[in-house]
Amino acid sequence: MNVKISLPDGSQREYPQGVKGADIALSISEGLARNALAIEVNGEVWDLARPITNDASVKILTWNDKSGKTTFWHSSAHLLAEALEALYPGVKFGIGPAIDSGFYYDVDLGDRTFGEGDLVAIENKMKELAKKDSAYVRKDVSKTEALDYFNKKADPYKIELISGLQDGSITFYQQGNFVDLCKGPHIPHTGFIKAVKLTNVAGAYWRGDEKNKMLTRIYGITFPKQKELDEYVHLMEEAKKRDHRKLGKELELFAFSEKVGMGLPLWLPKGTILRERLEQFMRKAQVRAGYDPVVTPHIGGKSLYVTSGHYEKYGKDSFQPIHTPDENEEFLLKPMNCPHHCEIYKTKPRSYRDLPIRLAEFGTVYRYEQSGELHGLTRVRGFTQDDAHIFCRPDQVKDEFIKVIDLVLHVFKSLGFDNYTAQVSLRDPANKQKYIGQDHLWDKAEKEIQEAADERGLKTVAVEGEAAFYGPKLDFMVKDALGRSWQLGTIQVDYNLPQRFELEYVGSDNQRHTPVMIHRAPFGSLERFVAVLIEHCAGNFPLWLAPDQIAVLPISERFNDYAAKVFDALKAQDIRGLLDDRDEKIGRKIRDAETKKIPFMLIVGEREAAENRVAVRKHGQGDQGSVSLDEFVNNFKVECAAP
RNA sequence: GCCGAGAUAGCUCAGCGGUAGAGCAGCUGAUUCGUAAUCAGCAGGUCGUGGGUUCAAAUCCCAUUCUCGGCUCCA
Repeated sequence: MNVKISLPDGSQREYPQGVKGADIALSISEGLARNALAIEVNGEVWDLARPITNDASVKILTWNDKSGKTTFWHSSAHLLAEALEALYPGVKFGIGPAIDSGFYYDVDLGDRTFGEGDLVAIENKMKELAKKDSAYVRKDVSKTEALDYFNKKADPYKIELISGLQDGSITFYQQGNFVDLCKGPHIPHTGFIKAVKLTNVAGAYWRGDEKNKMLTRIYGITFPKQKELDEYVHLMEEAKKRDHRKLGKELELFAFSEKVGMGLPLWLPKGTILRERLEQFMRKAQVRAGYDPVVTPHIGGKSLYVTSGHYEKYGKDSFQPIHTPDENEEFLLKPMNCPHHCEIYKTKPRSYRDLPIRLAEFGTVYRYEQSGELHGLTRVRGFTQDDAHIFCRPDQVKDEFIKVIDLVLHVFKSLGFDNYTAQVSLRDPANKQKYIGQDHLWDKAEKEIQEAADERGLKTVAVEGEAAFYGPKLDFMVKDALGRSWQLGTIQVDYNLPQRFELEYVGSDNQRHTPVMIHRAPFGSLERFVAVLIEHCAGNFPLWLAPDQIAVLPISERFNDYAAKVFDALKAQDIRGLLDDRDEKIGRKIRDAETKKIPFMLIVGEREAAENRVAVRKHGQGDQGSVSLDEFVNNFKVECAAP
């Protein structure tokens, strides 16, 4: 009996029934067989040693395939576990999956404590074990057998995992002396793993539940070649140089102070310029899009948030109420702007003809984030949203939503963010009590969001359980320098708060109706946006945003007068920058300006002073030759136009 | 909030039981210079904070604050 095997190039070959992936790879080429890690059989990844009994279309997976890497790293997690068991007999194992880059294993070390210093010893053990070329052997086991094995090892985590599995679908994998519960697949043997780096140790709750015990999570990454590990390490070092916390300090954009409080950023003068440019950019875009700017206070009466539901949901985990000499009075630092905007809506009766009403505010809000969550500017306790609330009729929701998508995309495009994910954040259907409002309105809102995104041709991923408590969202996610994903822009459809605040408008039928609210923030928060922007451009901001756009560098003190004249002329044209009239050599001044990532350096000496010219040097690009001062200003203005 | 690591001059870091160190930045002076660091001198820290052990603590122990890596959370 033969089986028909289709290959990715469309060709078909016949092999004896029970043929293994390894055989197929070898029949194609020796090189492929040498690099083969696994095989995709009808879309499912299998071990190369697993017999294929039916016709199938297959693809041999190597390191160059994403699922090849995943398999490689999953097998590496087993190797890590083998090393841990060898070094620390009696450790208990949780789970050990592959992740985007690398893998981890959650382990219970019992009474042992364990720091990053211990990692080198484990790495070495892994390398030693890898050299044994131990095959990863798959074995079907019954549930009883499986439970029996881990009962003997007294591993409560594996026992818990097995208990949730169905008899008949349980497999073990063994390499060397280490046996693990695992559905596979794996690479053929440990010898493929040539380079190992354990990157960090962290605590992680068993099964991600903070009520459970915290296990020790060991993160690592492995490669088939040492060179690839070296490249990876180099890449990580480069990424660290882009970290907005590092650049924020170096470029004097923002700072934190223990006395002010954790998570409460201080914007330094240069950071403030950056931030105000962004605000101005957004204000302009919003005026064009029909928004009305409003301003509301930083605090609001407690009842405002009782009405909105925020108090019930977040009250005890928030900054606590502010009290006044009047004992019955309580104010909250505003964690959201929407309730204030609802009150603005209510200042007068609204007609269906007035809608949509779009109220926009750069509103600073305060949220008591858990201390361990704070992270540079991306996660803070006080931040400014480029917030707006659109109050509209039900028939206007989709149109308005699409307009907001366009605005968000305009922002991203203007700043060169092309690597974002659009995420439709839905309710967790298993946990509906976490949300307010009626089912049918949620369903409607979720449908409208998806339709609007589809209509704009946006590729989206839907994620359950990520909605706000009052409504579903469309979130725009962007990764930071170190690969961590952050939410920037967000658009939310909300049928609930208008009801709670008893908002209404008079329809064409002369009846009272409840409007729909769209919450939206294209930047999300200025703080987080600036953080991601810093990392995105590695501190080399576009000219229109750069805190210092030019540095005027006299060759020597003899030309300080001319340099000052040039500098004043530029300032008169609203060009930002500095005059470096220190008693330093020009090489030094250039170096310092380059380090500060100032886009243009204007070098002036005898030649320039004589002819009213400037020698232009561009950051990172070197000498651009000399032009007249007027010409420079004209060119600059063109290049510096804000989008 | 939880697990682990850390905090030394403005910045980056060395020192890890025996009277606080370097480079850069800063200040002063010399130099007046043509595209990524001119030279010399000076000054600068109750070693995060509070307790403890010790003849002696930056160094060891405890607590606390903040930072970092994750986990949980994220209106």
